[in-house]
Amino acid sequence: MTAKATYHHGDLRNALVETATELVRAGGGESFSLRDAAAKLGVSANATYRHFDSKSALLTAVADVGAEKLGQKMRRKVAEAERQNERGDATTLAIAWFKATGRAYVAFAIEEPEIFRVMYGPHGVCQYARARAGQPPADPTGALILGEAVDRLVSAGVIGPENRAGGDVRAWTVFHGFSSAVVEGASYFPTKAARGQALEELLDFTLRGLGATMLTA
Amino acid sequence: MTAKATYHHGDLRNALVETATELVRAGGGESFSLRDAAAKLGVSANATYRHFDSKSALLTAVADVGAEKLGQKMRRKVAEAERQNERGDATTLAIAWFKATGRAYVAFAIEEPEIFRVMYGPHGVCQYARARAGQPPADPTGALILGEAVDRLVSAGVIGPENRAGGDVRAWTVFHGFSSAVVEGASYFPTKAARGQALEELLDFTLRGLGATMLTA
DNA sequence: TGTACATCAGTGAACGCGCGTTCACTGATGTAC
DNA sequence: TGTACATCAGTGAACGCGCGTTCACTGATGTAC
Repeated sequence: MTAKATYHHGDLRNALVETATELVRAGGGESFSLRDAAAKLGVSANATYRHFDSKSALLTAVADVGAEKLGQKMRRKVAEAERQNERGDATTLAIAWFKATGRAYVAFAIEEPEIFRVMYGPHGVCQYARARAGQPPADPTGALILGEAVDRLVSAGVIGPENRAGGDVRAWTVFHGFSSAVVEGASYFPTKAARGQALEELLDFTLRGLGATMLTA
Repeated sequence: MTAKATYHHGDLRNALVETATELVRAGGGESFSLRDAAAKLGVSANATYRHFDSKSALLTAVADVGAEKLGQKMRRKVAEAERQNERGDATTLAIAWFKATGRAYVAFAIEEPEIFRVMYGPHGVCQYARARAGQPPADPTGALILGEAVDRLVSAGVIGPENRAGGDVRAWTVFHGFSSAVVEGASYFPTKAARGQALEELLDFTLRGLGATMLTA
């Protein structure tokens, strides 16, 4: 249907990743099956092996795409925050930047809980996280942008340079903890507004923890 | 073998929970099977249904025991901290209390990663977290003791009373985030010492976030 | 431009497994008289 | 104390399913001459 329709099916590889993503989104990574994905595309189950070594490899691809989307979302939200604070001083802008990364991370987890789970999934279902164990936490792009956000806090004078080291990892820990709690159902908020307020308070808490004396943005 | 050996097997219910815990510990909740547990006890697979409605119910029991152990560990570590700071002033003691809860939580996750996963596990494997969604985060006892720890920070003057509300939940978010990252392999530390230091810095970060000006303990 | 050939994305059926769960049952235990 | 009966924790075999993966294959596409 789309542009590149060569061969028998066309772009089966990408179609598989897309369909797998949908299936995971709908039913979770636990119950996802290769056969379902193939059937949904009207293709024999076997055809998947032309593009992926195993079910696990396909799920890894799903996780990879998820990580990329998370990174994109963070970058988009940061750009948005920058636009909204065009006239602000460096302090305001740095804080807005930082908070935008946190809001984006949590928003992604809430919008895509099952994908989020696969991204940091238990072994056996997805070794994605493990394969990347030697790398900085979260997705590479996300980690980079968080590091940049903390850099900005320093250069704007919101936090002292002595608090820079490890600051991004600590902030990530907070964002990830909140996201996990919401996704796992371990944290409960009666309304979306309550959850949103908890997040805002958590962002202030995080800034304070990083050594900031100003919190407004 | 133990005291209460009545009926055919004796205490099959508890034996099942124990064995299931071992199997989960060894292989994870994903690959755990009823049949394995039964076989390991030399009992027919069917016999489990005399004590549990389903595999899921057994896993829930495993998660419950895990939550209890986590609570115990936190209480034990806090008592230990109290003993070690007998001569300290209220401030020192309150901070020691608080940090002990965090260290205990993380230590449990590191010692029992698979049990920890089942406790906050994905749907389908264990609905434990979901069943308790209406309750405070983490296990009830753990949540209570964390609340108490924050209360002490307030009454010792380490943090202002205006920072009490939600403080325990935010602290839990940090502890849980760190634990999850380690368990999931999303956070990587080359040595145990490095991880320990990261945790200590994270505890100071958390106290600062809660509004504390003193951090030593 | 047409033909012969190599490539490779797909098919369809089957393998083989382990699983949770159900069935009809058995035999040990506890209890009433 | 002994016997008849109810209870219920266990057995063993089977059901039925869905799964990942493998096999030998087919037929469409791309390429060399």
